[in-house]
Amino acid sequence: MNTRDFKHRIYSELAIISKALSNPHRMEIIELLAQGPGSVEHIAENTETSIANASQHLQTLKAARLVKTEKKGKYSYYSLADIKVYNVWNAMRDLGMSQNAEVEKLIHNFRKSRHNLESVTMDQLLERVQGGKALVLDVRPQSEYNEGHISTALSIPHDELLQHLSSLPKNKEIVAYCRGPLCALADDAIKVLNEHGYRAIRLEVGYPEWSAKGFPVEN
Amino acid sequence: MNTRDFKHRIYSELAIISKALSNPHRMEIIELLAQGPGSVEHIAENTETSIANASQHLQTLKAARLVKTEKKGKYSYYSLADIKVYNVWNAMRDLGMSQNAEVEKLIHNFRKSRHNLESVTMDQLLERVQGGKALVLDVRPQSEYNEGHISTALSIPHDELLQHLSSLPKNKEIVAYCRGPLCALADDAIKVLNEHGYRAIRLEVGYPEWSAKGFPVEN
DNA sequence: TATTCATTCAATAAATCTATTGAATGATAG
DNA sequence: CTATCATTCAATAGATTTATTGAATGAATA
Repeated sequence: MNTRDFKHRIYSELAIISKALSNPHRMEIIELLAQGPGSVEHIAENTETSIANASQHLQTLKAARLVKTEKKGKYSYYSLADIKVYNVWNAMRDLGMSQNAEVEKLIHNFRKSRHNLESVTMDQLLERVQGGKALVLDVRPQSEYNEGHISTALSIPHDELLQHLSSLPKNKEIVAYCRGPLCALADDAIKVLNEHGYRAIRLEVGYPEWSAKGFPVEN
Repeated sequence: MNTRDFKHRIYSELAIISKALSNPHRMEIIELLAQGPGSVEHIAENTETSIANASQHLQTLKAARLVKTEKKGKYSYYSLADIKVYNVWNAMRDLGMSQNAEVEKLIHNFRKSRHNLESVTMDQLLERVQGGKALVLDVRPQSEYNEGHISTALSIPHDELLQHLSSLPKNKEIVAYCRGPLCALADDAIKVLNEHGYRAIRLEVGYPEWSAKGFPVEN
């Protein structure tokens, strides 16, 4: 096999990945699944498509190995095949935001509509971390925390927050972060924290951006 | 405008980016342009397509704002619109390699076919950097170096290497790196260095991988 | 001005993608 | 066993994508 054939096959494989993502519904499904697994019905409801159409898109994603499925009883639960899938998604979002002011504005408005506009920038968080002023919470799944996290951050996965609530100090500001600016895990966490009397705010972006900027991380 | 409309527009914008990349030829063009600007003719030759076809694909990429074009005399020179485009490409390659052993093997063979298989892993380089044993060269364009680079690395852009050759020590091992495992800038650099009597080897991956792993970087 | 030549445009057929509809499957509950 | 219900399958029409062909454009050069 010559170089050209090698290349052709590599690029074809990569194009398959991209093609699987090249549809607005499927883009939305990826973001939805990045927040956790879901049934076909759940996905269809949250993306406002028909069940049959959602199923069809999910099968397209599955064929490209971007999502996996597990059957429990009557339900099929879909989830991301790998966090790398979300990394691709996030890189596209990052590109979209930089090349298109419209997208940045849309995301800003989208987050505003979730009533969670307040957030700290990476620079602000770095300052607070170095001054020991803020308690940093990583609310992503444990496995992703183990792959790398912001220095000094504690791992409290989103779905275990209530159990760990009592161990958190009320006199310190808490900054929660997750996978990126559109990821809802941190939004959910600060909502719960604020309802229980903590002072919590989210990092405006997520771990990938922090790491990419060269800010201090731990493994 | 309600939340659903916001979302729909964001995801449509992201799908446009993905769609523009969802073709093997265009994937190859992105990788080619990541090594530097090129005319339509140059791109058509290197991707083994017709001029008209290459032009058509380039216009698709341009419409999605992934590449930009500059006219000089009779020639149109295309280049990546932003390094973030290559970040997306790289994230896809990373995903493709992890989900598909075939792709990893293909890339391994592809690099072998360029006679540049020898390389150091990130862990090996970290050890050498911390021991002060290796001189690290960043051969990407200066602008990308300024965005962030491996700790202790010197910036010697690929096309300025010959001018800076005399300032490099011959008694120290040199490790060159660029944008990723498929990026040819470091391959070219170590070829030149070895031809001039230096001991040079490349990092098997590139800056994005180094940074993502949380290894020491500088800005 | 006329010629050359890199690039783009236009038209087309074959292939692929999408949403919709309604039927089929197959596991659970009664 | 039968009914229910989540999901998948199959068929289809309309839209989009692709490679190819040949013509058009327009800047440089003779």
